[in-house]
Amino acid sequence: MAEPAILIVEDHVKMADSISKGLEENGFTTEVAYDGFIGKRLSDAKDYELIILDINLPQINGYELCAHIRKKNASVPIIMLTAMGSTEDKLLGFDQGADDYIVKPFEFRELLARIKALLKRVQPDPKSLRVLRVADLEIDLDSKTVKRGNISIDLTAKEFLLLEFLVQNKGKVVSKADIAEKIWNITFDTGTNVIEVYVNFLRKKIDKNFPVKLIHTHIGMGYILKAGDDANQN
Amino acid sequence: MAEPAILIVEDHVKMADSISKGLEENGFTTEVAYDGFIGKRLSDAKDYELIILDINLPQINGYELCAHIRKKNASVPIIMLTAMGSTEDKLLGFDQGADDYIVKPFEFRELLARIKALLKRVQPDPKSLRVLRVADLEIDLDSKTVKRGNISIDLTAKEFLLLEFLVQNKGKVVSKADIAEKIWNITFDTGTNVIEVYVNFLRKKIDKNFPVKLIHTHIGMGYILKAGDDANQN
DNA sequence: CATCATTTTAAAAGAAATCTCAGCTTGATT
DNA sequence: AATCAAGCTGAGATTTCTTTTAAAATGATG
Repeated sequence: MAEPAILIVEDHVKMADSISKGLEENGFTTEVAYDGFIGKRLSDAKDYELIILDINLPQINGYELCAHIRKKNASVPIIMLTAMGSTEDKLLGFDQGADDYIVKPFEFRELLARIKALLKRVQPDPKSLRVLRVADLEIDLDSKTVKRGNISIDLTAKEFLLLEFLVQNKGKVVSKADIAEKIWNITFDTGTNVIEVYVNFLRKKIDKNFPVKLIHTHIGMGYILKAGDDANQN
Repeated sequence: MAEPAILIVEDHVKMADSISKGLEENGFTTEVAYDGFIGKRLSDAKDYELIILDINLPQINGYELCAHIRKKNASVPIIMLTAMGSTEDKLLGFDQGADDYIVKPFEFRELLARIKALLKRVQPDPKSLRVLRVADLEIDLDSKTVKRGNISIDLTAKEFLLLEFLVQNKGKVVSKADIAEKIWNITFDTGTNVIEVYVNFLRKKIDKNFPVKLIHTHIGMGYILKAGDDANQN
C-alpha cells in the first residue's frame, strides 16, 4: 500500500488546500475531504497517519466525525482546527477523543510543530537509522561500523571521523583546510601532514583491496569521495 | 515503586499551587518546584508521569530545562505553560521537545483535558518495556534484577543504572560524555575515571564468566553493548 | 557509633592510536 | 626530459586511552 498520509477534513477550500500544500512541502502525503461525509468515507476506508478535523462541516460535524473515527480506530492522532475557541468547545473536542485543538487563525508553522509533536508520540522514532552510503560503502553512525560490500572494516576514532566527514560531503572536493578544522580543530598552518597520513590509512582500509576506488585526490584542492575512477571525473 | 507523579515547575506560587491543587483533586499526585534549579534536580532524580514547565523561571529557564530533560528522558510528556504566546516562542518550545504549549491565561479545565490527552498517548506500553533483553542478558526494570542465561546477577545501584543505559542503547556506541551526563550528572571534563571503573565492575559480573562478551570498547569513541565479539561486528 | 557495602579516587602498567619525520613517488610546468 | 611542488608511504617515537588493582571516602544499617 501507499505510504501513510495525513487526512484533512475542512470545507473552506482555500484553507484546506493551503494546509495540504504546506504539509506536502514538508514531506507529508495528504488527502483532502471538503465535507464531513467524504471525510467519514475516507477515514473508514483506510488508516491515516494523522487526521486534521474542522468542526463546522457540511453534512456531518467535526465532533461527530471525531467520535466516529475514535470508535473505529483508537490510535490515530486527531487535531481539531476551528474558529470556535471557547473552553467549552475545546473540552467537547477533547471529550470526543481529539489529541489537540487549534483555534483559527493560527500560523502554519505552529500546526506543523504540533503535528510533529504528536507523530513523535505515535511512532517513537523509526529507530533513527543513521546510516550513510556511498556506492557499496556503508557507514553506521550509531554502531560506528563500516562495511564495504559485505566486508566489515575496523576504523579508529580519527579514521572514522575523517571518513564520516568525507561521506557527508560526498561528491564535493573538501580542502585540507576544511578537514584540519573539522577533524583536528587546527588552522592548517602548522607544517603537519597528518591529513595525508590519515587519508593514506583510510585508503589502505577502504580502497586498497577493492577494484573501484572511492577516495580521490585533486592536487592543490583537496580530496573527494565518490565512486568512479579519476579518469572520468568532472 | 511509588506511584508516578506530575511535576510542576512554576515560580508563581499561587499559580503553581492552584494547578497542583486542581490536579490532586482530579486524582493525580503532584510535586512542585518553584525555580528551574530545583526543577532540574527533581527531574534528574526520578521519572515523572508528566512535566509542566513554566518558561520564565529563576535560575534556569524553561527552554533549557526542557532540552535537558529531553536529553535524559526521551519519553516523558512535557507541557509548556507560559505568558509568551508568539508563534516564535511556541516553535522554540516544540523545538526543545515539548509536547504541548499553553498560553496564559488559560482555564484549568483545558489544561486538564490536554494532560489527559497526552497521557492517553503515553500510557500504552509500560508492561512490555519493563524487561529489556540483549542476547541472553535480561534486565527487569521493576524488580531491578539481572540475569544472564539463568544465572542471577547482583548489581549495585550505579552498576544497574549504567547497565540499563547501555541496554537502552544496545547496538549503539555511547560516549563517556553521554554516560557521565546520564548516570553521574557531570559534564565529563572532570578528571575522574569512575566510568572506566564501573565498566570494569560490570564486566566482572556480566561478562567474565561467559564465553560471549556483551560489553565492547571502541577506543576513543565509547562503549557498546551487543552480542558477538569485536571481530564479527553486526 | 561501629560495621559493612558502595562509590569514588588514585596510580601504574599495558595496549592502541596518533603523530612526526624522512625518503619516495607522482603530477604539473616549462 | 628536467625541475619543482604536492602528495604518498613506512617506521618508529610519542601520546593518549583503557584496564586493573588497591585504598580512601561516603553512606547505610543496626
